[in-house]
Amino acid sequence: MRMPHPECTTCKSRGSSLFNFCSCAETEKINLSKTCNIYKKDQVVFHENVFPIGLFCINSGSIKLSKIFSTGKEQILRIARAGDFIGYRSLITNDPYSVTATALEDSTICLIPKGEFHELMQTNKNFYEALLATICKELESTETKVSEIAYKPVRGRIAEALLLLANIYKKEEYINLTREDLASFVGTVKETAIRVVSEFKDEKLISIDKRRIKIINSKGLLQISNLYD
Amino acid sequence: MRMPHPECTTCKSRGSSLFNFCSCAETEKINLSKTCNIYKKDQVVFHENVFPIGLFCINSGSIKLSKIFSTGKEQILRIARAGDFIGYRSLITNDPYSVTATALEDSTICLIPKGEFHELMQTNKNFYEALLATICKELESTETKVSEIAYKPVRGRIAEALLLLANIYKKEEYINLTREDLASFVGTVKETAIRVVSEFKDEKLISIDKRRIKIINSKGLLQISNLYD
DNA sequence: CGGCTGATTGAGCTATGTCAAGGGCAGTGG
DNA sequence: CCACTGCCCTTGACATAGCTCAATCAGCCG
Repeated sequence: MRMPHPECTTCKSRGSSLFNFCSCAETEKINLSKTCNIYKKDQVVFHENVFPIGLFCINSGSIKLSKIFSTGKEQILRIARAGDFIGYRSLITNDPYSVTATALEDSTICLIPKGEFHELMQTNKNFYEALLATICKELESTETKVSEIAYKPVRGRIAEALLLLANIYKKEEYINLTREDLASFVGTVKETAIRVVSEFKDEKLISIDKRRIKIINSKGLLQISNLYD
Repeated sequence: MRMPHPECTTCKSRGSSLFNFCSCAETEKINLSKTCNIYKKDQVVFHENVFPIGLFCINSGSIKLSKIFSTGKEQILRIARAGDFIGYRSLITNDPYSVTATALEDSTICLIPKGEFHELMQTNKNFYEALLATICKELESTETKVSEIAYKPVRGRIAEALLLLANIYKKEEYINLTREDLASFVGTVKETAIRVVSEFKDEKLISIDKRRIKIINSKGLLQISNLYD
């Protein structure tokens, strides 16, 4: 990929990222040490079981974090967007990645060297604390995901996922995910996801424009999502 | 409950807990500020949506952490035993508990006041780091749980759960969980869990003594568990 | 105009949930 | 020591959500 040149100091995503806790000097230092790449749609950013070399910070685009099974099936655990860090957990524990990160669309991602990240963790208490809080939140949402996959029927899970995705994709107005990815996100198969999405369209809860989904009646979706809580 | 008197300084569980990273002075300080209670089987240690008042440290016994649905169904996320901390996440994020903690058997649990915990986090770097690492591990295992519930059939999930539980219950030699709890742990219902457990018994993978399960052929179970990875 | 990728739809099939009816064992009280 | 009671565990019959497989369609690109 051709090397793009976003600058940390002027990065639009910085305000919503953990780097918001960094001083100007720190930001400048990170800016100098980082490298930056464009990942094309479907390109893998990092693979499960590989050791990390640094911290990925998403400048633009969107990335899915998923576990892939030998059968070819995939479980998407999280979708990360501009301003999000990915791959920091392995950096903290010195373990290989436990998930695979793949670009959902063309994305620009910066790579901050491992050492720089560790130094920041050691020297900037606010950064450290914000990092800890982020992980706690992630853990909570993952725990919620466990119980929902276990007990909510697909219809409820998709309703909820759409609301969550609408929030992630709020700038675009449309949820731009293939039915297959949507299915992997809620733990079902493509065909079932398609059927439920069609139902929602028939029930005027969502509209569809060129495969992309837009929520019309979020209250209705929320109600469906909460049916089994 | 009558007040028991375990001492942090001589606590057998200390070596395997995060307090292992504390100095003698710190341990002594914690010991003085803590209170301690016996929780009877099925007694709730803390409820979802309630704000924490301190850190629970399990001295003996076992505790299930679960989410409970309005339908009465329950998803067990984790089983904690002697030496484990519970409820620290809410303490870090200042949020109410996101899960309910219930004693699986009569258990002794100490409560370290919130302030003491925060002070430790601020002053003891090793403790802080170990805490972060613990959360990261928990997150990873929860993510694994998501994908398994989504794609592994019940048979595989129970095989895996038994191996994991055998490890948790290694001192006792027997896995002492009701079928209902086992079911909630893997995200299924009692009857299905019972049928699978019976199959495993017939296949000589496990033996059963007074409802308690003992693993005979862990390789076989592992194989079943890995069938769909 | 093909050819490709993703969306749809239909027709079974099956794993797993639900409901209902015992069965056994441990603890309790007489 | 025996009967009683209350958990659990177990089993069977049945219902169904959701998976699989297969065929077709629709938009898009070279």
